Amino acid sequence: MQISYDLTGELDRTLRETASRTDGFNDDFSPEIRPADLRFGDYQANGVLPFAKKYGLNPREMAEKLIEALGEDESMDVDLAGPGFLNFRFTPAFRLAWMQKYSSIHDFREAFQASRKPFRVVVDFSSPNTAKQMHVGHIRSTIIGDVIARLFDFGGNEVTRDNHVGDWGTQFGILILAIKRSKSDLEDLGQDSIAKLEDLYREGNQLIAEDESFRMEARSELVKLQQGEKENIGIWEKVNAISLASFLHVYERLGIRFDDILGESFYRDKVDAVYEGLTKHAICEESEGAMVVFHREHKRFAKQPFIVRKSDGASNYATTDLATVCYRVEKLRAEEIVYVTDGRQQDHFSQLFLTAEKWFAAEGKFLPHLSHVWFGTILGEDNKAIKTREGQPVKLLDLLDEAIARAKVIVRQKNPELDEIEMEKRSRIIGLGAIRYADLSQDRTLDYVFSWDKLLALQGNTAPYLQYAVARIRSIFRKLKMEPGSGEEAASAPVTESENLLARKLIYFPSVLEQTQRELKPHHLCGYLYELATDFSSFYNSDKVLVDDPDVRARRMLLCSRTLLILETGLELLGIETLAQM
RNA sequence: GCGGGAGUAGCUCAGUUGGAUAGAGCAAUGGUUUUCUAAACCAUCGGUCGCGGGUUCGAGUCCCGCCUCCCGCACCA
Repeated sequence: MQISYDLTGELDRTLRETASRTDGFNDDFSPEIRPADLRFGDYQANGVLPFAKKYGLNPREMAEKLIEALGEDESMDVDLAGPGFLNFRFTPAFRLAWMQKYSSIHDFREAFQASRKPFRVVVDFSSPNTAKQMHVGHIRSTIIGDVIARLFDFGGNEVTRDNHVGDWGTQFGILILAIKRSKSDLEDLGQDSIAKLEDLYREGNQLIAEDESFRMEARSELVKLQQGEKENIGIWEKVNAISLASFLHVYERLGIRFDDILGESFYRDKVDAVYEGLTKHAICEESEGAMVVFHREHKRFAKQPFIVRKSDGASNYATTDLATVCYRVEKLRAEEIVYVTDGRQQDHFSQLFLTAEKWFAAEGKFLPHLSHVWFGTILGEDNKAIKTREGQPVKLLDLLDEAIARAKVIVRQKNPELDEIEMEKRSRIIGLGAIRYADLSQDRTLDYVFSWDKLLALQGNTAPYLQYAVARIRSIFRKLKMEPGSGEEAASAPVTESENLLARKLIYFPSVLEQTQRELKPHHLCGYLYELATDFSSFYNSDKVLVDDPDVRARRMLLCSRTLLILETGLELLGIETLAQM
């Protein structure tokens, strides 16, 4: 068989081609290539069984015909097993050839991009509200969104990372009320100004909870702001400046960047076009004083309204989200928009997408592919979502600092002689890696209970385990006084069991990456990297690289440098840094 | 009530869309270091895949009916 980047795809093509010239098969036949259990081989084809069933044929006979038509192939062994499975096992020579062909991150990138057409995509993520500090609840959107943007980028797409900050919502009415009543000076809030703002916001919430007249007052402050009243605009601007500085501090720590930080306020002069458009095409209607969209054809949204203008005349996030779609189409020429938010907003996005579809269709405009990449809630120890208003939420910055501090205890324990700068660097990379990985290694649609132990566990399927594998490989090359990638020219095919297991695992990387990209679920990549690191650790333990025999040494060096390459490529996609020494 | 999600080993979770004898980590027990970093490796123990039906060569995965938990459902985002 031909050496191809993604061998799942290559086997699929090969079998389809073979079937097309084999009696009894037709276009209905789908090979259904899957990675196989180690006992059976590298890949298996399950497709003969359902095909034979459909046409009333004997599956084993059909499978035999297919094997015969495939003919002898030096690159793999093909077996018929069970009721009609085809098992494929690549030869060590073929594994060697694959490793030789794909030897750099450029090779992977190019091969990955060759199979797909690039597009312009906006990733909308993180999106904290101003006047509040970022807390644990923001970590998932921020990290998952960052990784999704990295995946798109790796795929050669034109990515815009947009932080759709909540700087125009109802919270401002409440906050302005509290600021005015307390006569706070926004120029002089002291050291932790963002925390002061948060306190004021909390006070405001208490006020409106206690007294209906305060609620009215807050609402009118918001309307004044939205109408451009000078004093309120001034307050609003200062609040946003303070908030943004505090966000940027967190992003810097996390190593996250944005192309745009266009808050909801950016669209405030664009919401009238939304009202006009929806009204003109009779997509919206008046209900209980508000302007809403019902989707008659939909079971639930026929009765559950999508409110695009509140009864007090103010816009809300439905309005700005619609205006945002327009902007991203017109100015960014987006072909795809991905929203990374909490799963509790599923209804909102379903309604948003339905409304946008109708509106754009009515206008005859191109609508990008819209998708909602949602994730579960982070829960407290009581199994309830961590609240923002009651109780003290864990500040994101504190969380990161504590992760680093905890990592430092272990780094110091392992390397007591290290100087402070190096100690700090390693602790940061290990601590932040652990935080990121804890979130990414679990299926994003699941809720999880927040706990320090979970986030900072350094054993099992964790970032430090992967970083440790990287450090060990680097250590081997350091001892050899050679760079990874060199000294492998004379490498021969894998021989020992653990060499072959490692090589076998390396070859799976492309199909895992493909699945991760297709489902936008980073945990697939995490699981794979963990398995790879595990196979490497077994190999490391049983097969020494620094041996006298030059043949053995060369072939093991090749395995080391490819493992390193894939681990680092994978971790880079996850936004996790690595170390030469741990 | 409608909709979304979850229920798999004592605990935390995978399970590539219907494949072969359901896998990891943690915890527990035992072993491995004059050998490239033991933050490691190897082994043992551990299962009525929530319950009951059904579909078929084959079901943790699909269809039906239940049970439990979390979340959303009119002007917060």
